[in-house]
Amino acid sequence: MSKNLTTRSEDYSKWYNELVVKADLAENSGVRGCMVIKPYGYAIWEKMQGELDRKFKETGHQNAYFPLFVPKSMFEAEEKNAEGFAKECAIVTHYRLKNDPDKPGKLMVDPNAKLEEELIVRPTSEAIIWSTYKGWVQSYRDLPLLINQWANVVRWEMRTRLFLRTAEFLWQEGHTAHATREEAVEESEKMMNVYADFAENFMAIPVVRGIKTETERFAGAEETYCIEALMQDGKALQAGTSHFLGQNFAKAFDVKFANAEGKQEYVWGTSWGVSTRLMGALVMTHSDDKGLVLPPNLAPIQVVIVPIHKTDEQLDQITAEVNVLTAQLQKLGVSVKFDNRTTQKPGFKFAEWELKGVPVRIAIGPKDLENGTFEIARRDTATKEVVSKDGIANYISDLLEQIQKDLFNTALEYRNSHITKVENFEEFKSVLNDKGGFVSAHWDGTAATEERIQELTKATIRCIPLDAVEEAGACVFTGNPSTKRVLFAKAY
RNA sequence: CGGGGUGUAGCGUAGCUCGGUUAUCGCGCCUGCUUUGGGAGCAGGAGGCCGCAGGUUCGAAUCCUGCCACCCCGACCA
Repeated sequence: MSKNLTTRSEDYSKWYNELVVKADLAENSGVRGCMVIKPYGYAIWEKMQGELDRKFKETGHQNAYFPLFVPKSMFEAEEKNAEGFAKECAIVTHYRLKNDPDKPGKLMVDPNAKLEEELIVRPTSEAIIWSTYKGWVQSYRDLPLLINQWANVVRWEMRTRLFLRTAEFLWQEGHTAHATREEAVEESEKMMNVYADFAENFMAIPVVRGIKTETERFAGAEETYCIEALMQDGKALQAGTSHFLGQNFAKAFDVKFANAEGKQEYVWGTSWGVSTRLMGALVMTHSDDKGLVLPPNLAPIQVVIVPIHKTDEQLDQITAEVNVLTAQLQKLGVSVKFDNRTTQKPGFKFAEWELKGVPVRIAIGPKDLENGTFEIARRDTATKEVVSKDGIANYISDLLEQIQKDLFNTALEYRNSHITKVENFEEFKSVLNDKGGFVSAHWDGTAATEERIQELTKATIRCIPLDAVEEAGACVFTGNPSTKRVLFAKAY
């Protein structure tokens, strides 16, 4: 199984294997690149869901659910979108099995149970949602329609990679409809910012906000906003996207409304999503050779307490102390696990919780009982200190906040030191190969140049940063004039 | 879909070229004793249709044929 987890970078694959498998987040089930997310990994996903959902509600969105199957005729209605996904669709053609007359005990597809029209297993839900919206929108009074769906989607990738590109993945997809272009643009920018805020403040993953070039744009969108993160191995990862769809889907599915003047107009749309890929980003941003490192906001267990004892009496005494501390911590909203298993030794437990990335570990043994102290260890810095039990709950609560900030700042420092400005193509190539990370360079704005650079270097334009400075420059490849720098990188 | 590779216990593997007792080793698992402030030690034990289906042979993990699965490289991609 672990063979499935290897990546192109050897060093990286080493810790990725260690981490993901042993950290108990997921395993590849071997079913066409699908993965089983284990309970501990799913608990992290639930934390992410909870925070995102809160943000969506805060910005006026509601959850709904739409069907998994999309009739082919519906799927192909928006041509560009259909074309973009056509090569990676799972298709349902039959609805029944029967006993195979030639192979006893085996089943075969019943040829008599062929569907009149094939069903596409959604790779994304624009089609089925917009066909539904047609019935929901008549008047400007019905707008805006602000809906999110938590769902699974299937994309039949030729090659899969755990968390980053599994055939089936979990995500949320927001689909909104608006009366005006301005409002829809504003919505797509707003959701990109929601994602950026979530990535940075909740997951402690610094991101660059930007827009995609035409080549990288979502099929069927007029503009794709994105957040791009940088992994520890120097490769970029698209962490979330938000699309301004213009009136493309409204026209394809005939979604019109009567405006205040009684005139019929097509609505303006957006869609936006983040997926379990973010868990891959989490692993690749913070983890080290000892395993996962979780930002406190995301950790299902924020504090683990390991008792060290020889006798049952000692354990009883320790448990009494731990119960007091646990109550104090829980009052402060800290999630605590008391690992009082007697089947494992302390050293084993230390290593195991480090692998799982628990931000803070507390140890208490006979020495501490005597001195009225606890030993506190940070996962991120691997530092330990002995702290008096007086006021320790507040100390730990503050420490968790500090760890959250420190993780972000460490990642930010790495990211910032890996955005390199280059002025010519030789420099471009050497930075890309030797140092990695983002390469900030002028580009002449043509798809042809973008493509040629990709052929030569494997690097793509990750985004045109929103905060790009207007400056006159020359394209790093063609020398043609350019007005701003864009970010290139090798990407997952 | 094209090129390359691999399938042996829960995991990682040796054996395969050159067929021959009871299929190797490590981790993990179970039992007992001793241990417990950084992944314990010793002793004993359980666990295998050697990917599947045919074939060659007195005899197949090993040779041949077909199939399947997975991995790596490419194209594709959040």
